[in-house]
Amino acid sequence: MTVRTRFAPSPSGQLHVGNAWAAFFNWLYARHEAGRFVLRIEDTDQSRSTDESIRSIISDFRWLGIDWDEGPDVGGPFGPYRQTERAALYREHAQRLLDSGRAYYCYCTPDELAAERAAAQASGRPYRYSGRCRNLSAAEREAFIREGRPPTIRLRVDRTEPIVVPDLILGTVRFEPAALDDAILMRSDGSALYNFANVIDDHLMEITHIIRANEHLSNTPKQQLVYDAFEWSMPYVAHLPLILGPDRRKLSKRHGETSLDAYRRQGYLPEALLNFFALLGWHPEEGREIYSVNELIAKFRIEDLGKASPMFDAAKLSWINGLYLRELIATDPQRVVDVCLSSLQRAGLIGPAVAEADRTYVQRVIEVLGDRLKVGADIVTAGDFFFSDTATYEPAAVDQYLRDPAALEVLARLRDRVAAVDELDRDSADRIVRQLAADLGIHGRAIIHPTRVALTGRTTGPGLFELMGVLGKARVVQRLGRAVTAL
RNA sequence: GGCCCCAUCGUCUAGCCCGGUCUAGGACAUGGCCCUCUCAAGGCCAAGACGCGGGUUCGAAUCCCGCUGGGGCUACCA
Repeated sequence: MTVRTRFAPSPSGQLHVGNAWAAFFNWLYARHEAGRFVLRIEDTDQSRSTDESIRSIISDFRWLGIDWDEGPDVGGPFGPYRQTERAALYREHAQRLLDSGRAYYCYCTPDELAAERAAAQASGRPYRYSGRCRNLSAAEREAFIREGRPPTIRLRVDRTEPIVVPDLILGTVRFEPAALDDAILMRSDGSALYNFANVIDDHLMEITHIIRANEHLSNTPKQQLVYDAFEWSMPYVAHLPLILGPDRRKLSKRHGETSLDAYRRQGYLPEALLNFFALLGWHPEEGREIYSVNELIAKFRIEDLGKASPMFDAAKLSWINGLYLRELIATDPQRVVDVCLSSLQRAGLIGPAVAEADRTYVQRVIEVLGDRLKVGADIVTAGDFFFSDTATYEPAAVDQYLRDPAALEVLARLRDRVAAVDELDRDSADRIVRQLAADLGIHGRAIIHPTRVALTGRTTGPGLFELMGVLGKARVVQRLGRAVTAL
């Protein structure tokens, strides 16, 4: 049997990291088993769905490197892969249940149902649909139709035995049918509800394994009833714990950035993100933290997934990304340039038109900044002075190194010596500074620290000689001069 | 409220299924030291956890029960 997994987002906004995480495990499993991974768009709630959202979700997955064998854009033998295009299928299946007596028309209005619910709540009882429309006489039905009430279609639930869900992560979970009522399958406008469309699609698309978030666990018995009504068998299910925010609540916008796109924009690398995802709720093997995607595919097992909810640890993600970034600087600097370039452009430090010389310069800056970069956007905070002459001086840095007239005198001399040289690179900067220190009989530090502040506005940063080499003669002379005259 | 899920360092986790090898291992973060022109990075070291209470057993982080705590769901949303 070919393993078929799927990810079925509702396109009502940007892809959330929690959803990307769940999608990743479905994808890993399909790849591990040499199966098929399906992307299905669940847009039956048209009021919340947008095409823009579909485009951004697809774009985010492409960026992550998660690909699908069947989906709305690539097609496949079980299409269409967008639920709005499958409406006829749902109606047809609802009709089958109507014909077999497993479902019935319900003429209750939303207001009437809300009243039932409120009454149940007021008396402290759990709400269940009363079943008023279960056995309507022909005359009663006629009356409702004459009133112009559009009906929903409900599942007739008569089950009395517990529903037992064998979950691949959680083990056996039992649900008492007493809590279940006659669920609505089709809205009064003729569209399908999630728990109905989802089941039909998973069955028709021959999905074998469903790995999804724990918030769907309580939907599972409801879906089981639909499978039963059709006499279909339910795929294997595995419920993932929920990713938590720092306050131990379900990760949401309240916790800051939760869209995958936000991480992309900040200059995180997809491979680092996937590595981080893998470590949330899973641990491929003891004593190792870094895994290539291929290793993850090779090692993935659903049974190894954890039950407890992990907290999204941004610090660890940052550490992992830093490792990947450092590695990339050595192996594929052009990719790092691409990542940093978009951050620089977003910050307005580089214009939209990028010349080859700009790329070369950015690459030199990256090499000098080196492991000070954790994410692409760090080039803006750690290296803005490479791209702007107006980067501001930190007051504390000025107080510490540029208040002393003697220090300014040293800077003036350094400026003159740099100005006298043909070209400034790392080695000549090194020679000039050391020679000046020797000539003045002072320690190198006494030159290095004030110079760094004069050049960058701060006390921390890359090695001074590398820094000077990248800035070049003209800028160094200009900035030293500015420090001497302005302070 | 009802139903369901979960529970090892601050965080991610290994160990749990198949009790002893656990004075509970690793990683991130934190603190210290080293390296060093600063900051990073790197190296070394330190501190830091089996939620509580009952069982079962010669022996429990590991098995059972209860409690507590946290979370999710409870729509003509997904």
